[in-house]
Amino acid sequence: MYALIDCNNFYASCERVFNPKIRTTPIVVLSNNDGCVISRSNEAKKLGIPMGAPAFEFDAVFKEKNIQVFSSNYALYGDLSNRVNTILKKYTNDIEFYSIDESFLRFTGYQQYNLTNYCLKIREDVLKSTLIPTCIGIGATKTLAKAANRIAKKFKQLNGVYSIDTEDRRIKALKWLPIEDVWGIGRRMTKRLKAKNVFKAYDFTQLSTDFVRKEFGVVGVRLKKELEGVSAIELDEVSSKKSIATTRSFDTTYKEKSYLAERIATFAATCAEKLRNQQSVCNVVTVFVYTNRFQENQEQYYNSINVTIPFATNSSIEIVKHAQKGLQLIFKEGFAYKKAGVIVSGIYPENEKQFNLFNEEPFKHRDIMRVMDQLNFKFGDKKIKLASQDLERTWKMRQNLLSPNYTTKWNEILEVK
DNA sequence: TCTGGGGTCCTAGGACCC
DNA sequence: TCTGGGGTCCTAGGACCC
Repeated sequence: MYALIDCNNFYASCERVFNPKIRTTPIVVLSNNDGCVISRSNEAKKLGIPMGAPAFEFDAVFKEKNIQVFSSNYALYGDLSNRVNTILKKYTNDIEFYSIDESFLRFTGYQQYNLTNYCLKIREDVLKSTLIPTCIGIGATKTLAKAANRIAKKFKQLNGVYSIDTEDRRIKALKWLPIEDVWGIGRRMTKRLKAKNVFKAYDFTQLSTDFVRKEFGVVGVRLKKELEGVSAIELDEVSSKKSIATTRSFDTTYKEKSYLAERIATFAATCAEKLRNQQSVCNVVTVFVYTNRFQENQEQYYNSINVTIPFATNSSIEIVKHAQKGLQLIFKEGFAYKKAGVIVSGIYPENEKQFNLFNEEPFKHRDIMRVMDQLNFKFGDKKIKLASQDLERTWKMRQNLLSPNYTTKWNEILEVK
């Protein structure tokens, strides 16, 4: 059996952990740049704040309804996520950390356990230890565990845990679950399915496999199997990423190449740092630039480019250099740029690094990168940068409503007190 | 004025091989 | 006039997820 544990309104719940005053009041958390609503407490949901709402359109509502607003604080959320995961590891070794607020657990050889009770215990442990509320769904496949999780979230009397552990419950759940809420069915497929009178998950399982294969490919067939209780999506316990991105919208638009060059350098350096963090190297750097897509009356430009590095590396110096080369090739004068980013791919474990026959020194920058990382760890954010990065400039993001880093900068908090 | 960021997997078609 | 058949690998773009 699989279980999916999902933290309720995760970012909003994190804000509440160290701030008792807002535990029962409506709150929302905004995306980077204080752009959109990305997490809402139940109270805020009830007041009609939609997911993804542009913050500036809802300013008046926030004020009128006394909704407290927070900038996103990923240092805090990441740390609390780790704490939750540490607790989960006590209960099974087979875990997939699926996202910052969700994990799949696999229970193999737990036949003698009552899994519902076991998961109630997990839930209570997480709540007591971290103050983060969760819901847990249990089923024979990951997709059924997802469906069970929805049921656990929806019906209060279940105490946050529901198990689809009989055929009756499976049928009942699928007849209840709207097709658009099935894990793996997005907007596009929903539209096509509704046109074929498929409205519930159950209806989907009644389609013939041949038809599903023809219409929705192997993805559809896999989904059908999963809903029928036959596992087709494995637990993915690998934690190493296959691509790493650092991308940002700017506070305003910029026309100068020099500004973009500095941003790209900084994004690339951050990607390199993330690579070193997971002991990986890469050999492809993708760079992209965007104008403001919401300014429909202005001429738009988007371009991206893949730059192949002739060897695998995680050196900030190399990755920045190649990212800059990419920018030179796609930058066009005369546009007002609003967003840019760097993505690294072609990722391999550092210790399986493929040497290049003609590259002079494969570990050229290893020592200096180690020293940089150590200094930045010791003295805090980005004390040591490359010269292509502006020392004065940080992310230059609107973040007006940021909470303190309660768990990672607690010494600062004590000083403030 | 203001509207996020970071991922995975699949597929079709091109380029190449014998 | 007519010019095969069977593969693999890579990539861009789409669809989906949180």
